[in-house]
Amino acid sequence: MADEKELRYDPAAIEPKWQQRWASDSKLYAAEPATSAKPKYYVLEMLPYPSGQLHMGHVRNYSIGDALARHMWMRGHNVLHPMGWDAFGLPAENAALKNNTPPREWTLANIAAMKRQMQRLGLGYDWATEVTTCLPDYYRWNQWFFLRMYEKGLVYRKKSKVNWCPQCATVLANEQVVDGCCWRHEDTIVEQRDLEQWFFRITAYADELLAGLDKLEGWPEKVRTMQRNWIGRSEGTEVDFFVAEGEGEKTGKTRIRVFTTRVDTIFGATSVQLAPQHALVATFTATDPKLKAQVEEMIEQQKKAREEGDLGAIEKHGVSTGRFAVNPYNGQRVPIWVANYILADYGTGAIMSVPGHDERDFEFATKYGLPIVEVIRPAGEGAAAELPFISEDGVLVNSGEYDGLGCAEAEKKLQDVAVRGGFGEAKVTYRLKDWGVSRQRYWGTPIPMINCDRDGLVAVPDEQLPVVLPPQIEITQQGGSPLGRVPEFVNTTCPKCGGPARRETDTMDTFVDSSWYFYRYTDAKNSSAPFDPKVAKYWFPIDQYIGGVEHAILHLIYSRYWTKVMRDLGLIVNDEPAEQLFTQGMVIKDGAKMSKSKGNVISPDDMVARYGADSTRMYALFAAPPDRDLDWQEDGVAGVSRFLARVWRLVTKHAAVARTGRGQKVEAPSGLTLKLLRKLHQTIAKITQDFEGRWHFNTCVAAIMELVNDLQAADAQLTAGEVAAPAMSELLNSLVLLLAPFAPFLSAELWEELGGEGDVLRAPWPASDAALAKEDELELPVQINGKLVTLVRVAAGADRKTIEEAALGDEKVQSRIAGKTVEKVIVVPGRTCNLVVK
RNA sequence: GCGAAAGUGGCGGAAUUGGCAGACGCACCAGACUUAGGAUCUGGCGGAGAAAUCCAUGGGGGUUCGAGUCCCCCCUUUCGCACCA
Repeated sequence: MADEKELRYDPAAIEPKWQQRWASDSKLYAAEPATSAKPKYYVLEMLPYPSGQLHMGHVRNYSIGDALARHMWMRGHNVLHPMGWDAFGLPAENAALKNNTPPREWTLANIAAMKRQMQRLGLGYDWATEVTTCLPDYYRWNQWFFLRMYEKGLVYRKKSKVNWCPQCATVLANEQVVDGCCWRHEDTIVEQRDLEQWFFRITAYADELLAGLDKLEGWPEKVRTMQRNWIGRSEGTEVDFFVAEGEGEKTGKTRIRVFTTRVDTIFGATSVQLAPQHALVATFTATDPKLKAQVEEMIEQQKKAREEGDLGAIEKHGVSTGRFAVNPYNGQRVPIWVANYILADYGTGAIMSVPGHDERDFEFATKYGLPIVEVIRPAGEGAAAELPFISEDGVLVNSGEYDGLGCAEAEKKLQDVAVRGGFGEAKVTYRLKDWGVSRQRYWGTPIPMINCDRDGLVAVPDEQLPVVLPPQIEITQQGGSPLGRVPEFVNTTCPKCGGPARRETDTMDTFVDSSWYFYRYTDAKNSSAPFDPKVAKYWFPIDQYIGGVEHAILHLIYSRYWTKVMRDLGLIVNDEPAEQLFTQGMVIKDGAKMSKSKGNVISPDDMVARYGADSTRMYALFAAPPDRDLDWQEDGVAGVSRFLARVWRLVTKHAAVARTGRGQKVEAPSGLTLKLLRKLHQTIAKITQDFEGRWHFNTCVAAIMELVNDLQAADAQLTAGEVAAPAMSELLNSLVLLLAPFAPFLSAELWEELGGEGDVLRAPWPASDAALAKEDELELPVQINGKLVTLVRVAAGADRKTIEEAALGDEKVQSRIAGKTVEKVIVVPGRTCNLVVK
């Protein structure tokens, strides 16, 4: 029998064989029903866009998730490990333009190709729960959610300034604009356009999204910080200044509402600053051509700076309007300016300028010679601080009746006065804006709304869902929604009056699709609801979500929002989608991100063809800790491949002996047997512990290599039969089990070779025997004045006295301390012994 | 500018709590073997030195019997935020 076998590790023979077996076994990777008695474990990797080709980033992401899933299966959990396709989006339309292939066919062909790649990699997904977002059985539920949110007032339509990417020929959400450019086209400046758009009211959940971050302890702090910044909550006060119409008039008809977080400094306001786009500026410029020209130039410069991409570096610049505003607290007249550093779309687009206590205002006032007034002093000292003095821990001065109050107290009082006087209120502002979801594209979920001349906007009734995308349509990139040019789609009848009406022709942002796909996995075939709440309750929250950090804001904030909306719709009971989030590092090549233009792309297919899937996957885990960037080095893959070949030779060579010892207890091991079993149990303990949270899979692989090195070093003795069959069985079987999460094909092959029953995935994860793992003798370092001198052998549990005696008795130590005084001996049992010598 | 993470051999990286710096792998060097293979096996591999030893974890201080690890200052890289009032 052995003679007939290839004498070489040959992944090209082993891997396709197991791939076929796994493909024909629908139960192997399938989740059990929610009635399962096993503890549940939901491990999820972010679903890919079906570009047609897996890249190394995918391979890394899925290798991490698959290792975890396999480990949890072996630990006896009911594991849900699904996969799907984020299948709507612009590339399908671009491909259609280029090759004249319909987006649907192009997408489905890509999915088939990538699914083959995943199966070739041996990724253990439950394909029965596969989700493809571009198919009507999925996107109808996007429409269904849209309607439920519309009913709850969480969806609205509004004409507003929106981000427009000329390359995509569509609107983008704020989250999709990075440094003023499109997230897909990094060199394309996003334009502002006035358009009627649909919005999701994500701001309604701003506070909850923010508060929830504190509880997400299983998420990286980095992601939580990014989301906090994005939500950008700040508490403050809105106050009306009055535009002066005569001397000292406090009752002007026109008000300028400003937002400030420091109303306690309002007696130090020496000007009011308006954004150039502020509505009032237009009324001022209407009668002042010179001012009009100045403001227009300012806007022009802003636009230019934006195009050059250095908006932050632009110098502060302003023009006086010649008008005055009146401080409602003290009647003081202050000049009204227009300034380029005031943001039109934050707060009220107008501020009070307090140069004494704000860095930016100070810079501006210094440049234009505006007065700088001190109104806050450091608490307790009584001495004036150097201006600008930025602190909320101070006392008011030069603030009339409020002098002497602390900042916090003053803020409250001043707010009360504003409310009672009818010129202001406490206000919380956010940087987070509502989520603009309309896209002027074809390949997305049609928005289920109808426009009727008589009834206005009418929702598509549930029983008419899904509103299906017309299959064949001419794709162009010129203005307007492609669906608008398909009369049989557009023209419909009003559900209310039955008269002629027109469908909404925009489609939804694809981030809608990915906001809830992981719920669909739990009940992917449901045709009467997005999913069964009972089943979702069993599986949620996701135990471990794994993906790239690039979605820290986009996908991960939308998903959290959607979860809260679904909870309030009564579909789920969890507040957050995922308990644990892991963001893996990027795969790079020669220090740079892989990209076609740099020509440094490594194809997973090439790696699999040359070294096999096991080697490719294991290298992805071995080359760096999963959270760090990984520089792909092909020589390293070859190294892992050589290691797996060693494992293959070792196990096949001794398999016959191991089979005869299967299931027999190892009695009182000693000598080599004890040494090897000890190493084995240390390795089991290390890897088991890492799976419980540390996730240093690179060192897990290294630990298995060490174990194999030890076994191989003993090969001659093993061949001579020095280790009895029961111990050989334990050693080799455990080795294969430890390897199973990382190299599934080889493990399956060797498990069978060793006579294991069923699939290795159903075998229990080995337990570490702590007593066996413990060393009985240690080599302790002996230091003199902190420098290593020698090592002494002592029993594992040796006490301080024994260690001290052993150290002092050592020859090398003796010669070093001869003629000197040992002043102190520090013994850390099990660690070290340090002699302080003078 | 603000915030976070990181900086260890020729390279990727180890070193859970302060206790033998460089595990494991790559590359390289020497040797063995051979059905010459993308082999395999053995040994070596931070620097200086013949050696004993000494010097080494971005740089400089400090705490400690003892620091890659803790504290302070500085430098570099990456990421995030960047007029958010």
